[in-house]
Amino acid sequence: MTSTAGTTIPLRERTRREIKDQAFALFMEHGYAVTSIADIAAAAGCSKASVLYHFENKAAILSEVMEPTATHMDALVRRLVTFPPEQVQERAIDEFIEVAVRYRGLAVMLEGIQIADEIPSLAAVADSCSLLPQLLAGGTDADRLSVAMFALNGAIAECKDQERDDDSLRAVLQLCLRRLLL
Amino acid sequence: MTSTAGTTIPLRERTRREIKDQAFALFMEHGYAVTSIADIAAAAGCSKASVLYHFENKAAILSEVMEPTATHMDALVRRLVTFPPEQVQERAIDEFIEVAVRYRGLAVMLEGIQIADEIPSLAAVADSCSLLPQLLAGGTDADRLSVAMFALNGAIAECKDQERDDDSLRAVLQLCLRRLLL
DNA sequence: GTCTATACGAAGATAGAC
DNA sequence: GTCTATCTTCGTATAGAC
Repeated sequence: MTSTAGTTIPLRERTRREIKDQAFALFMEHGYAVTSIADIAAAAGCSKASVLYHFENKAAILSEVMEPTATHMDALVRRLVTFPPEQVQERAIDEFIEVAVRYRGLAVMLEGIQIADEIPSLAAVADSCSLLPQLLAGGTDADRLSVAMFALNGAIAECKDQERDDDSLRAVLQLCLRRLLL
Repeated sequence: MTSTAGTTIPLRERTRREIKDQAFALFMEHGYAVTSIADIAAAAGCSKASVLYHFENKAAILSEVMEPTATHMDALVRRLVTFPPEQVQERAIDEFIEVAVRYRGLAVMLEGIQIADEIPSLAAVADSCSLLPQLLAGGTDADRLSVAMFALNGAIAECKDQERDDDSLRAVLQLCLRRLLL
């Protein structure tokens, strides 16, 4: 509610926050590409113009919505590369699965967009994610890398299945990734 | 060239054929969803109106372009279900890989579209393809089915990689599918 | 059959009133 | 800050001249 006294912070940014939250929900459910600014405005209960008053453009909404998950994914990759080589693969698999389950919505959210082209501010995250196959591969030869790519793509596709619950998703990923990679 | 005598067949349908061929090439390279009628017209050297004179709409082009591959895929599935249960899985893997390699372009061609919704004429093919996971699974329990879905999705993602040549694609698919499913 | 011109709608984004 | 109205671009599709 509108605070009756004290600091002037709370009231102002309410619609901005609402826009961001609704955009996040829509992106997660249907994907960024197919969600229009009109959709976001309707969900947030305001006009398109309002949305674009608070955010420079549609990509800016995605950038902001992605920020926490982006830094988390980035941190994961940075941490993994510090492990001794013989531990990297096992840890990469386990930690990747946790991140994948936690941010499973990103799979549908980001489908059909070229991050590097369309959302320049997320290029750095895309970069660190591109290290994942190497970390999962457990070796540098082309075959292991190919299998790792296959595993990664299979996992991402699995995350798009919105029927499956978290535990069940985790179980399949554990089973398939270990069978493929170890 | 314009035949100087005899039957009147050859000349007439030339542009129609050109439109179909160019559409096919563009769909395979960039995908149906992102290819516009204007793109097709430019590639075929005619106007948008000409394209829509020969084809009722964009979806009709896809239907026609897909027809041979669709019937082939359909035949594959129908054939597989006639095998004795203990042979189905092995044969399904091998034959699926051949079809996947041959029609690998379809993976990028069809990405981002809901066949059932957008191209009703292809619903039947989508149906028979939906039997593939069961055939690949080698069993009816939920776990095997999940792994088969994972394998299928990994394979489709692999087909989208346009760098890889056919033999290399076949090799990865053999390796990964067997490791996952057998 | 093929073209130019145009209608129509969706989407991102801007202008200006309040 | 929020709105309505408008612009622009792009895509599908149609109308009508040739």
